[in-house]
Amino acid sequence: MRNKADHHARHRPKLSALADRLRRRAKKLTGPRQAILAILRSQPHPLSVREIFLALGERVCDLATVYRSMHMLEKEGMVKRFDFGDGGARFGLLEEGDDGHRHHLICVECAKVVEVDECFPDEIEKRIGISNGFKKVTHRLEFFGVCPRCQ
Amino acid sequence: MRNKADHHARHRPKLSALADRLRRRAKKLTGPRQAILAILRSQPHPLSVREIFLALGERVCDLATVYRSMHMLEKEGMVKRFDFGDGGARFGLLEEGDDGHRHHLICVECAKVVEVDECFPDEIEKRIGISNGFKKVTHRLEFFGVCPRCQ
DNA sequence: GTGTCTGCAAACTTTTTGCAGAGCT
DNA sequence: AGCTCTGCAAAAAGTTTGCAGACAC
Repeated sequence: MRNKADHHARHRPKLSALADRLRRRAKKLTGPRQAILAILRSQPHPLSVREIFLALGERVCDLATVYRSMHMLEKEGMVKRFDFGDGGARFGLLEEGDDGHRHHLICVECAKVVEVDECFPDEIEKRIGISNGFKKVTHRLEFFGVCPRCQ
Repeated sequence: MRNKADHHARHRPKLSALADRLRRRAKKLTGPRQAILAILRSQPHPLSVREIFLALGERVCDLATVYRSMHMLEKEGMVKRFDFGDGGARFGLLEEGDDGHRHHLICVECAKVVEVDECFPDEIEKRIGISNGFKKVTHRLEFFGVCPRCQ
């Protein structure tokens, strides 16, 4: 079972472990996919498709391939999609068994991202669902502010 | 000062009051703007630009005019922009003095929207800001689930 | 009359898709 | 070999912008 300590202890999966996960899913371990995983692994916070594509360098793969890879990785539960409110998805690596539920504090000036451990209280969420008759309720929560450097 | 009772008591501003607000801001009260305000007023939850445009009917104005109007109204503090995570902004009318900070419970099947009164605890938000050195911290919070009809 | 608004058309951004050929196992 | 992946190019969806004419005040 995951708990708060787990959450704190989250660390980068090894590339070889990521490769294994792909192979287990009967997915091919191609150059672009390795490169994308390596880039995601090198960053502590979610990256936009553009950031990933630029980090890949000129001739690693097509932008469409990045999009297709992110879809595949998302479906396989290896990355989680985030929405920071600029119109553009971000993706962060997930460890095995991690549902990726977490939140961020984002600088409105420079887009610097800090991971936040706090979460919306579970009992209140439950109550909101029940009192409106909704099932399977989750939430998306992101914080915005001005980071130290931009003040 | 706004409090929770205020929040509950929120009601639709009159069209004439909205017109006054525009005039006070030295904005012109044009046909498209009146029509857009009337549509926003008729709906209890935020509308997408597409919804507004369709509700306007065929020849009221151009789609570009809707976008420009929403920008203007947002800048003037008359509407608030929401992001429900489908790639498309939503806009809801604001009463005078309302900062528009509120949250929604959205059906992932049919996009039905319910307004939610609960908010993320202020002290925790403050703490998150302080411990990361961020200033002017706010948050965006939306709930997602399956509504009664879609279950 | 004058400065603001609007329609139209074009451009831009992010993302998706069809197809033929290349690559992984 | 066989099925998956990829590049390329085109398209879709949401949004923005330049420009000339229309309109509110």
